[in-house]
Amino acid sequence: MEEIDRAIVAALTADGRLSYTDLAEKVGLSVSAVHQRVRRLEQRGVIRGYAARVSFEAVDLPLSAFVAIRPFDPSQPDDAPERLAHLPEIDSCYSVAGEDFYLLLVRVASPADLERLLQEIRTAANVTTRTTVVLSTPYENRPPKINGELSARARSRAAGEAAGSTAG
Amino acid sequence: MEEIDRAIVAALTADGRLSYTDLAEKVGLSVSAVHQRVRRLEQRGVIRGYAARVSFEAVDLPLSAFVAIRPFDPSQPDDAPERLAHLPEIDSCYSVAGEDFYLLLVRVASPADLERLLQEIRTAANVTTRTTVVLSTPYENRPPKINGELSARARSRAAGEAAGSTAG
DNA sequence: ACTGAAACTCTAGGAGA
DNA sequence: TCTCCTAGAGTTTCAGT
Repeated sequence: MEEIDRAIVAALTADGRLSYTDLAEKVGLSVSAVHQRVRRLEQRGVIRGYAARVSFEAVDLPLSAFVAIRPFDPSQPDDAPERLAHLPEIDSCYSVAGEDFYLLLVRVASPADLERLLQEIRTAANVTTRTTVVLSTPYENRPPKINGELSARARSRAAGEAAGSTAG
Repeated sequence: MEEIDRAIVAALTADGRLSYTDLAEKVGLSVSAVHQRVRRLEQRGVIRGYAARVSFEAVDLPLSAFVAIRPFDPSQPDDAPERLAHLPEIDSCYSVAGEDFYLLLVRVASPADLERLLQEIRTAANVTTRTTVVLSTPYENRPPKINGELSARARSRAAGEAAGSTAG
């Protein structure tokens, strides 16, 4: 992936609804060429999708928290992410190094809902929880700075993340 | 905000590039009506923008980490978020309850870059850091479940988050 | 606040270099 | 892989209810 693809991805992370026309102007190519490149970036899994960013306050989920989890019994098979995937309050699930096994980011409407959620998490995944409440969010999900020649290493990683049947 | 607006927001968090035509079909209104509602949701700050989701591996930022920070001198004015905002490696900044002051989510290309970033964070904000490396990400930034009557409380919260001059 | 219609812009894909 | 081109879809606005 070179300069123009990076510019396209950068522009789309900042504004996911940019038209191909605007994008083409930005990167100095024809509309069709940009369109083709975006399709390939999507197919290769570099672009994984598009989403509206919402105010969690506005959709009545004003309480966020980080929930670190650890199995009750560390010898049991560890499938917490799958066991928890059905809970829509869980925004993100990270497998982490350190004392905890996973770190979850959750969004709820109230402390009472957080309490209920924690109980569900503990029983569904057979884990203990340690919760850190978010008081405010100065910024979140900022667009990444996209730079650096994209190595063959990074390209194969990208391909690996996409469907296995994409042409090089 | 009532049912139709919630359906619109839910649809757009799942697919930020949905056309007004598709959206209209989904919620059972005319294209114009949906268009109008989306504009109002954007103006009120319920929808804060749109973004492409990228594979961080593919854009050569394969290493994510959580960095908990705490001031060296807790009596100093606490303006860490502003002091750190210029660092593009910082994806998100959360003010948290508990022993730490802030929790940062960062994305870098390599352990060496993480080391450099931590030094920058420490000197820029005069803080100590405690870092938890992310080993893998089973899921991230899932669309929230949007439900519940949106109360007057939630509406004023949404308005407060948007520009102050929006009509009710 | 929604519908319907008209003018315009964008998208999507084929042909050719 | 790019540019040019064209048909069809989608967007945007306005008048009307």
